[in-house]
Amino acid sequence: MDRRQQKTRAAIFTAFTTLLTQKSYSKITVQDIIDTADVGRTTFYAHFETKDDLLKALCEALFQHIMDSAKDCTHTHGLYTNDQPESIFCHLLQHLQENDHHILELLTCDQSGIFLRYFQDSLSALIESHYIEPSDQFVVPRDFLIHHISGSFVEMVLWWMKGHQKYTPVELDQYFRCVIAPILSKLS
Amino acid sequence: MDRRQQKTRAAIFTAFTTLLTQKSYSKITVQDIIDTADVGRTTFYAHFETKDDLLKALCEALFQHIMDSAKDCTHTHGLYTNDQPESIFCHLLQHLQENDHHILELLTCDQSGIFLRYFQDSLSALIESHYIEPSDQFVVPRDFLIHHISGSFVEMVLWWMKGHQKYTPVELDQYFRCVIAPILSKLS
DNA sequence: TATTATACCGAACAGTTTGTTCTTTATCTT
DNA sequence: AAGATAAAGAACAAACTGTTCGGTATAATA
Repeated sequence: MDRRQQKTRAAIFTAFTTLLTQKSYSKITVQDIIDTADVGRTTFYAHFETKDDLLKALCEALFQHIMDSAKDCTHTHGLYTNDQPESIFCHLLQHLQENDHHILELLTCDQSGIFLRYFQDSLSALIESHYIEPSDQFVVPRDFLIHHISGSFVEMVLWWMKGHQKYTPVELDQYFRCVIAPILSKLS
Repeated sequence: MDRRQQKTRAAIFTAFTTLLTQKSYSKITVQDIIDTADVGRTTFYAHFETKDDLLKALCEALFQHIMDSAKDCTHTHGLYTNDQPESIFCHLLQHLQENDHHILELLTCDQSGIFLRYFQDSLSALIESHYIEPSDQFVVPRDFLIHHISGSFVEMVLWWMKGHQKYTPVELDQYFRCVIAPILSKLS
């Protein structure tokens, strides 16, 4: 890919994430992005059709990164093991806490909905790719179960953020185990 | 309150919800609302400062209505009883399914985040107001527990909607019991 | 009923933002 | 070195925003 394209693309992404930490998505204008990225108006529209398009591209890049990292984790040890303190959820939480790509800011911004959906869809796909056997006592549809796990995890992260990370990733992981484990026969 | 004020306020609310079923929140302009409601430009700004302000007012009106209905339900029977098939959650689901105020459309619109937060906050307050004793085996903080219940319920509703209400409120309620009950000592 | 207050309307406005078109300049590829 | 591609800059019409003003209809009050 052309070096020039990469540069401008990176400049726009950086400008956008920087702006997102300063003001809410809805208040950020294309003009702001152009000014911050120091990029020509024409150039921006050559890369992205709209502001929403940019947001989408950013989401895809970010969560692909996050989930790839999580997948690496599942190669070495299973999706969730009790003896091993570092579950995939704990790993995700720690990865998020590092906040190297300002994901946490994005998750709590006013337009967080878009990011949350991406986050959850990625997570659902990850959980889906591993077989989860529901506990015999609790008969719920498979899709319901997967969504419940990914959904409550995403919700938990959001709540964690809003409370300014009052708990550590390890603590949170433990709590999450408590509320999820009883449903699954493999854990508990 | 002045009859004229009520009329215009109602006209604006109606126009707004109508538009929300047609296009996404971010694409709706104040101009659209003015045209649809057939209201003077000045009049709109006399009632609401911005479009966001209108959205907020609508949320407050809607969820107050929903939660009042839920509270009535808890007066007669407890928050959650096993013998009584109609739990408060089931009641909420049925109420939502009626969709008399187009809440379901709002929950799945592109700006659903705002509505979801209102929904969850109201629900958290409702759950908070009733004492929930966590099961002895599972030691999780009270705030975590309350958030987990309200959060996963809201998530479930959203998922339910996106799947075009594949399950009935009674079925969903049953599934929700399955995944929530083990955590609570009072139920199960 | 007459008066006063209030809500609404319509037009016009300045300021922004958006997305496009054009020409010129810089940079990459071969 | 030559052709292709990307970016910059200026200028543009169209749309939206939020406000101001003067005039009109409707409510409350005396």
